[in-house]
Amino acid sequence: MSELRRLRYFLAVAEERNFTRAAERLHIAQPALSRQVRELERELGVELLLRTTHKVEPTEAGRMLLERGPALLEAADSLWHGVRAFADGRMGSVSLGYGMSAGYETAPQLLLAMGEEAPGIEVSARVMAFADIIDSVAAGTLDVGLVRSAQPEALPDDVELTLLRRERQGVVISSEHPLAAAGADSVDPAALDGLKLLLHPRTHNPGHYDEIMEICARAGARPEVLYRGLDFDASYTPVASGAAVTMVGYSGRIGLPSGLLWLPVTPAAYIEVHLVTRRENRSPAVARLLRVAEQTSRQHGWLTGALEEPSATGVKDRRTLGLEAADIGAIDGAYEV
Amino acid sequence: MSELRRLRYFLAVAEERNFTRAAERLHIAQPALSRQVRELERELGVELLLRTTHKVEPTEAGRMLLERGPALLEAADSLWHGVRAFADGRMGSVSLGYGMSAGYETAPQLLLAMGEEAPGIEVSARVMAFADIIDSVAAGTLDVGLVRSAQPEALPDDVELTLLRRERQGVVISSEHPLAAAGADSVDPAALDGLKLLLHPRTHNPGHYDEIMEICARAGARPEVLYRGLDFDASYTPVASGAAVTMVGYSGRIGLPSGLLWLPVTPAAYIEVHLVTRRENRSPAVARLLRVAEQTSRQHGWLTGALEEPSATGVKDRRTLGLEAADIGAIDGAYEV
DNA sequence: GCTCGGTCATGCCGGTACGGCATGAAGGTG
DNA sequence: CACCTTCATGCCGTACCGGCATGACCGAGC
Repeated sequence: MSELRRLRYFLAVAEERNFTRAAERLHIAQPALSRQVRELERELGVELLLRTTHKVEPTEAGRMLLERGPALLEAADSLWHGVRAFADGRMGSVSLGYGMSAGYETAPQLLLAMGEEAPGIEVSARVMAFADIIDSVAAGTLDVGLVRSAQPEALPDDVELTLLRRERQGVVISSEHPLAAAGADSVDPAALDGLKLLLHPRTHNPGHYDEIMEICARAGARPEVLYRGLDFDASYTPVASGAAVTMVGYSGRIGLPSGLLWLPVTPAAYIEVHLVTRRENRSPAVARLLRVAEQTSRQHGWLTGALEEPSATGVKDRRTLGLEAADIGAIDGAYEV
Repeated sequence: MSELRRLRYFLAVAEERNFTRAAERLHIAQPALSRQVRELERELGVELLLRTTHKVEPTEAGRMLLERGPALLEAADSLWHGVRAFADGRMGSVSLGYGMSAGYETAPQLLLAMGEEAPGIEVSARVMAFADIIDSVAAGTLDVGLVRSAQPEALPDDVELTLLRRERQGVVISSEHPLAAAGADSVDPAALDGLKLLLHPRTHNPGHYDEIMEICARAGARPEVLYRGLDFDASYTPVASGAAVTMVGYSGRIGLPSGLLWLPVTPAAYIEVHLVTRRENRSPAVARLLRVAEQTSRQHGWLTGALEEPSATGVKDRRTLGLEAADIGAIDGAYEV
């Protein structure tokens, strides 16, 4: 079985019923075309065209080729375009692992954006522990990770960080808690001194643990650390009872059990959220996801942090949040769910 | 869009997951294969294979190509084979024109054989007048003609004759006719002297007319010629009434109206039946039909004429004939329908 | 009837692509 | 650490392909 070029040549001649015009259409000289068609006939062992000096018409075999040939060329074209779709990241699949902390806003927003911008890419997302994310990305079994407080110096050489979001931190407290009294719309970390602070064990994500503690230390506060499991809702029980407080990023205000408030810490403190990828795994689909993530970050102002400041008026605005970007952009201050 | 060779190469590597083995399978050297696959990737702009020195595995784009590629190759193969089928005459179409005289046995037998031997060839057969057959073949609007008593010297240069059958002539008479009396199993043409002989007008097929008259003349008979139309059955009326006799070939015994007999003339006289083709129109399908015709002729002894002699025993065997070759082969002598 | 224009085929030449051989680089194995 | 396996690269000869010039053929028009 031969190649497709000669089939294309033959089809041009058979359609035009004229070698000279077909040659022009193909942008080659007529003699070359003449020989290629002749060569095709030789290798097939069939006469495809009956030529006189003034007429060209296909034989029966030629008519069959003329009928079925275009479909073959289209099939080839379609295959080629399909493959190219992978090349430029229109198609593909990416696995994404993220911590619970990103599960309420950052990851969903990213997935929504991928659905809009790159519907051909299948993103299989799942919640994973911080250490698992890093290890899986390093091992190549996970394409992209989404983590907070990643410490570049603590990572394998071949994984790469892309800053996605700088997220203002806040405390989560019961609305009955003294810190929430008098309609306060922020909390000074100094006020956490001596309070019970609910955190994941340091081993889970040492960098994050240290950053939280540093925020307190900067204000001179030494909270008593209480360890929580990886189960978000159940872990809030001590907070809901007023026995403890916890500290999460701005996006953590979403999905809080009712009766809990998120109040930003003042002076403002930020935690960074990164995408983690492996340097070698620069598949088009992964690259596409990084581009979409960058765009999403810009659209939502995730790096400026402007939207996370208390409003200039200082009005206390308590309401329930959906995930709509417009809502989120308009909100600041304290939130009750 | 590129050619198929590289796709085949890629598929071999992707299936073997090993360049060296794939190269062996393709009967080329490994470096050549390595470069071709790389070239394919370059022209598609996609990485198709992830290579390490000890492992080769397809990327996502590669997997797509691996899934859909074989179907494309098969489609190409199928197309190629289809075209080849025309080349060797397994496929095609042939138009066949024949005179009424061939319509009872010769043409049907040939069509049956074509159905058996070359089922892929569509034979569009129709009854035509002698002159039309010759003209159409010469003009190229008819592929093959089937005629009796063709005179080579009266034909255009570019038409060709192939002898298909030598057919013993006989007279058709009413079973009440004096010539059929006393259980005669043949007729001496001399006995036709003075009788009314039903023939097509000489202009219809001059050669045939002359041959029939020559048979009579050789025996010293000068029958009175009565002209018949081209409609077979209606033309037999004068014969059925006993007013006239006619002369047809051995195969003409089939399909006689009841009450009519076919008796061979003695001494035996033969008319030749030819296939008519145009020299230029040597399409594989036509060639195939000629081969099948030659084989059919041999199987039925159409050229030896042995089966058309009265049997050695001289037994008069009157019966109705079907078209089964076995029956026909076993029959001789006189026939009544 | 002859020339003329159009069309396809052939001869020749140059460039490119392809395949083979030799060799290098990388990574797993004993 | 040496060795083997495997893929990549360099170099070279050949074959294919396309371009140009030209020839052969045929129909049209004068």
